[in-house]
Amino acid sequence: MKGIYDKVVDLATRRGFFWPSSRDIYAGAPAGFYVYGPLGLRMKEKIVSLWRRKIIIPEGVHEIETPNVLPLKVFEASGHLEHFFDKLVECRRCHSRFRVDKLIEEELGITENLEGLSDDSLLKLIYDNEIKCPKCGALNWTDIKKFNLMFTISVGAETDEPNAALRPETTQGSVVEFRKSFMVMRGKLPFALAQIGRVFRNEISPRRALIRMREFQQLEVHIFFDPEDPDEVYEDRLEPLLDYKLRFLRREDRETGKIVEMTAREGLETGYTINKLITYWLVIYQKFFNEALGFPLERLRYRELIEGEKAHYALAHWDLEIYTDDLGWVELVNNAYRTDYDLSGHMKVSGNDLSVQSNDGTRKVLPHLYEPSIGLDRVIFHELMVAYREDGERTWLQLPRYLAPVEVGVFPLLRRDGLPERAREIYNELIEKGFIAFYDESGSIGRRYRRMDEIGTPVCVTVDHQTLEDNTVTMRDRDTMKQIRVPITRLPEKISRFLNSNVPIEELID
RNA sequence: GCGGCCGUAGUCUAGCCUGGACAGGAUGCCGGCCCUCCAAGCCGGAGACCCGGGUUCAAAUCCCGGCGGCCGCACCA
Repeated sequence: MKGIYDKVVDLATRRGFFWPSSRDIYAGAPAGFYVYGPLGLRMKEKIVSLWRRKIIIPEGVHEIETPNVLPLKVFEASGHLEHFFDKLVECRRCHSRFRVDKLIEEELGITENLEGLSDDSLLKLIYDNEIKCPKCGALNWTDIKKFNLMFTISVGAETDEPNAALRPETTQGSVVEFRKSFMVMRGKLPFALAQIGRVFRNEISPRRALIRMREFQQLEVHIFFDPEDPDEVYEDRLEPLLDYKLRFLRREDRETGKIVEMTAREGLETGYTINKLITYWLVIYQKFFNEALGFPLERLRYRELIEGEKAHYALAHWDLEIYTDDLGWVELVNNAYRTDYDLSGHMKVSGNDLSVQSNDGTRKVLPHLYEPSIGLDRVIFHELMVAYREDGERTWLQLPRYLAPVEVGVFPLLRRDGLPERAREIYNELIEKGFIAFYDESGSIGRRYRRMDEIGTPVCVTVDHQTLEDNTVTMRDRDTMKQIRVPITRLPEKISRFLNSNVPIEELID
């Protein structure tokens, strides 16, 4: 018996949501790169536009777009270079891996900087001091291997040495452009930027379809705020949400896996969620994933990261995770309080002052950064996982109606008696009204319904003989297979109401 | 990147051990027939041995290497 995961991957490939890049033609294409087919791309666009409509615009966030390629200097400042080029050795006996500098520092108790040393001197240090594998006690190390998790490139004709890299996160673009954006938009703190962008990580082992890729897409918001006054603006916005229950896996519940429900108020009062700004964003992201993207609350949690798991820049860090039986808990959103780590790094490396004026004009402020970062591809994959249904008879995707890549199927019941012509007219009308419609007259009517079910099309309109007599058509619901009959003139209005709500189809009857 | 298992049409699979003729089937897909509402039936069609090298008169089959997939470890900034 195959799991849902395999079925979703099959369905996605078969019906054109996504598939691995280049494989059909060039064997041996590297893993971790995916093509979005027409259906997947449309879903992606719908999710992006939902995020814009529900988060970016109402929250007054300024969306910008920065290049994928940035100079290495940027990543020196951000700390990525240091953390991306870890030097590791592996124990030949038990295959455990260790960072060379950590190993030496811990075993010899020295704290001096080992960064300047060559690989040979580091190895010599290990063998001279007979540093054994902390796990199995063997003294049999591999050569030092470098982990280069960024894609570095050489920009310009005369350069051989890498001088730039594909960005591993969109954040640095926003940080580097923060001050400029703040100025041109006549900003006040807190000041929020957003980016939709592709990012690149040379993962050691890309796996699980869209879950771990080497090129993927992030939807990030970067909120720069005055650490001495983070709450002013958020006081009012948070007020009506204070009783909203956030779901946390706290660090102390890690062992038991117990999820604690904590109202926004409790989070604030106990200091767990730090300040109003962060609390507010935790609330609206949980709400967005639950209410807009349609993930059930019981499948969602904020997992508090502990030391060692947290990114090098983060003071506090929660992953918004989703649960499926096949994949367990998977991170969808990385919510990090990065303090002024990034801005001060860029100040140091570039020598430029990146601080701005406080709102009352009395202080210079180096803002802190809070960043919720959505892994878009994982969201799409989980929409499919959570929506997948089968009952032995039928396979269908119970997607939120407004996220379905095809919104309405239009069919003639039979391919004669003028039914196809009438159906095409209706199809054209719906297209003109802005619906994503799909016309199909091949095979039997049942087969066409099933095909639409399989890609999650919420409603199908069928033209039959009665249509020719009284200008009514049937509307058929994907989830219940129930049908109602409506006048063609009312069709756009009915479909629109159906797509943008959860009402049962029967309620559309006048 | 390490270890284990694995790689035949979109998907599932027969053949591989024991080398031999156009690689067989199911489903899906495309065209047609039939058809008054949920993958019916009939006719026709396109579609595959992961890649490279080796052994051999002959390789889907045996050997080596690479790539990819799953699981575990590590990694996930």
